[in-house]
Amino acid sequence: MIYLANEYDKNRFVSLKEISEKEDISLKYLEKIMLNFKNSDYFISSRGSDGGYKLAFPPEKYVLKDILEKLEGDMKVVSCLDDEASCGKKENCLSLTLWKDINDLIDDYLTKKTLKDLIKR
Amino acid sequence: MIYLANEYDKNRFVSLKEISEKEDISLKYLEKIMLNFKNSDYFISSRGSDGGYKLAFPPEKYVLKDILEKLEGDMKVVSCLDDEASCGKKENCLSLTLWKDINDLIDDYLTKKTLKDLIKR
DNA sequence: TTGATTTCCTACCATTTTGGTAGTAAAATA
DNA sequence: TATTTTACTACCAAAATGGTAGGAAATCAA
Repeated sequence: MIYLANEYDKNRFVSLKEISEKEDISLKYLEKIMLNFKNSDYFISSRGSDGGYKLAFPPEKYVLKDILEKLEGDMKVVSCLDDEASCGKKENCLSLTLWKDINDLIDDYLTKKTLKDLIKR
Repeated sequence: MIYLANEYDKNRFVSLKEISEKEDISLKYLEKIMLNFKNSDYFISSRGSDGGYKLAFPPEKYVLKDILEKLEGDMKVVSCLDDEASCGKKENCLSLTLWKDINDLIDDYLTKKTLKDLIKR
């Protein structure tokens, strides 16, 4: 996504093959990663020659927390911070506030940053 | 360790069996965890009946970052933040600052907190 | 001195996660 | 019609995770 963000102003389709070669990541792996964004509106894609992907919005619209959530699902530093998950000892767990604090620190940071903050200046 | 910290004022040996029963954690697992602190001076132990462990210092002396490092080794949110580790693309990796920032947030937090902050008030 | 208790230590192991690969279908274009 | 490229499904090896099993050594109480 950083690669696509860097190319955003050129308004062109960038193929995974190109990213694969430039960034030395296997094409198959890139394809698999892109599948995680299936239900998002993050990209405009085009098949066939000279096809590829481009960002649907300017880089500053992509909040890092959202991107990571699409990639990994809802992320918590420990699973018991999730409302559904529970270990039965939650109520009197003295370490839970520790994990909650750390989780919040990361969340706040990722909510403030966008793709724009990561691209070349 | 929180359990031992809560018992610190009583100045008694607490057996892993007791912690195992009270906290519903297998005895064998607790033993294994304690092995990680083999080379630390965190605990005073006593074998035989009425033996067990006690904290060697008051709870406020145990910085959480140190504890976790003894448990898990040097911790980084991504391995390439370690000086030894490298992926060859480190020099122009645009996401590295992101991971470094998050790593620092966590580190700072864990350096400020001690066992004392986790025990019952 | 004997038996119970408890730490100390070494192996081992099942499951899940991680980080992928392989193969093919479908769409678009030259 | 051949090529390119995304879209999708299945599979898999290695490592990490979260343990269990078994016993030796030390200590204490009766």
